[in-house]
Amino acid sequence: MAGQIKPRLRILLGADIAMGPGKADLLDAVARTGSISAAAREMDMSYRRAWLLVDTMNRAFRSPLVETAKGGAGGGGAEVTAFGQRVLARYRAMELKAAASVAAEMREFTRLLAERPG
Amino acid sequence: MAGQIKPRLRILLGADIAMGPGKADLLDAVARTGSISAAAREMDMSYRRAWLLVDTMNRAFRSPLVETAKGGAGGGGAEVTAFGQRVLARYRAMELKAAASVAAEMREFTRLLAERPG
DNA sequence: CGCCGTTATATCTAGCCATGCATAACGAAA
DNA sequence: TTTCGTTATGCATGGCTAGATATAACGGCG
Repeated sequence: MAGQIKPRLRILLGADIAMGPGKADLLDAVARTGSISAAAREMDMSYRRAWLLVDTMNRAFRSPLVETAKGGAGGGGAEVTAFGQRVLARYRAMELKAAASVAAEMREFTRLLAERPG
Repeated sequence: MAGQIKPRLRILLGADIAMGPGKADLLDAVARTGSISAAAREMDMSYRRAWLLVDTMNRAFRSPLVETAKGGAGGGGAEVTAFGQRVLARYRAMELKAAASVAAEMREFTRLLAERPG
């Protein structure tokens, strides 16, 4: 199956990777769930890791992508800022554009891979 | 300095990454030096690591990208096969094409990053 | 025939990173 | 005021990976 072979394209920004596929997915999950911990559970990663990723993003950009609140109803939560939404949207657009631009070559390339990964 | 911030684009093929920026560079070094160990030295990595990477590539593709010889003059050596050269050339082309397609957005993006990485 | 540098591979060790655990602060709601 | 789930952060253990080390085979060449 060539289905399992997933040619992936990663756009990495900044020295310690301000944005990448993983962080983009996390941002999505935070936006959807409204909290870092829920996003972490959903993505099956430790809260610590999720928080660290969010922190890296917040510090890497000019302005925070995620704003958090302690206490209150539900114990608090997190939301993706308008700026964060713009960043995410732009990143997704870049991903699509880049992927589309090399789609043909990508298919060609997978043809050169061995049948069985093992 | 925005110079240090290097937005990089990685094209990853296959489950355990049949080809990526690092492997492409290694392939280049092997072609240039004529041996895995010399390439490893040049890239400042352990011979083991270099050999492992080459082995992964060779097994991931339909046909080996690198052919090796034991013993003989100079103790042996390694050379990038014609197939390997084609794969490398295609990969580089893809890199360039993808990078060019999002160059404008990439610049735009770096403008959103914080001045200081720390 | 010994020398040499390389390929190829096994094994051991050290260091690092992630995970998990613990804890404190927080604030709305019951 | 107690409860609750979350943010935020420190700490320690463990697992995994990278590197170092060792060794054998190889074969042209002096």
